[in-house]
Amino acid sequence: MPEGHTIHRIARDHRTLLAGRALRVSSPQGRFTDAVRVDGATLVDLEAYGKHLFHHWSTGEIGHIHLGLFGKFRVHRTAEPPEPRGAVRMRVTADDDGEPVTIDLAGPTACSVGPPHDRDVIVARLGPDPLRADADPDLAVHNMARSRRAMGALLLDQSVLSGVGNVYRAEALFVHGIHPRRPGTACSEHELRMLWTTLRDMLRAGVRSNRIVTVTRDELDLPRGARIPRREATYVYKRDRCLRCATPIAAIEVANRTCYHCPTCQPT
DNA sequence: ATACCATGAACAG
DNA sequence: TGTTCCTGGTATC
Repeated sequence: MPEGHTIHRIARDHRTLLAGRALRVSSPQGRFTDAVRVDGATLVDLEAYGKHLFHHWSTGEIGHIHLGLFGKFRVHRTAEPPEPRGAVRMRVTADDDGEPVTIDLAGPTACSVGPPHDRDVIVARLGPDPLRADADPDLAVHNMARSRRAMGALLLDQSVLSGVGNVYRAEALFVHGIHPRRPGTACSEHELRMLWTTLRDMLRAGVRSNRIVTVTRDELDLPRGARIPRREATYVYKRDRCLRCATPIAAIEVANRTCYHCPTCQPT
């Protein structure tokens, strides 16, 4: 289940497998009728922006995929790809003499192909993505600093900054002792700049490990080299008690989503 | 077997 | 602000 780190990791992994190769593109489920428009084309490159994934095709058109809450890719590296499992919206298969690869996409919120302008329209409504080299931190900082909306809402708003989801918002606000309902205007620019850095580092770690782990290993009482269980991997998200002060974690609604925080470490 | 919930976001009004 | 669309894991009967 995807926040921005998942999309950037997918772009990277799929680039290794598919970039520069001619692909067969189909829609076993039938709902992605535009598959025919890029069927047989070469996938020039993949691009991640926030939680959006773009396929740059040799036809000049650009594919757009958004996984939403449920979307998933499945990679098959066998010569004979298996029968599509469930409702496969898009299937791409390498159509050359290289390593066999088939990738299935199921359950996405968005899956389309269009002219570059369509991609530009989507990107234009996204705030800076901490995982991108071209991101402007100042823009994100000012987007937050001038808004009276709650920080918990601002971090989920993809036009403020892009790629952050419900887990990273809770974790980053905890690290900086910011209550999810604190208005953006009540944060200092320095605080917001540090928050950006924390989010960038958390997202980078997420790309590296392909999962969300925000705690550092030495904050846990675990044997060296042991895998961190999901419930132990966060400071406040879905925790019963704060990892740092053992106060019971509070769950409140912010921007229509459950936001976890520590009432002691994040008083205001 | 069924209900509910979730790391998302568009749309209606 | 509420409704709708995706899917799958876990909880509850």
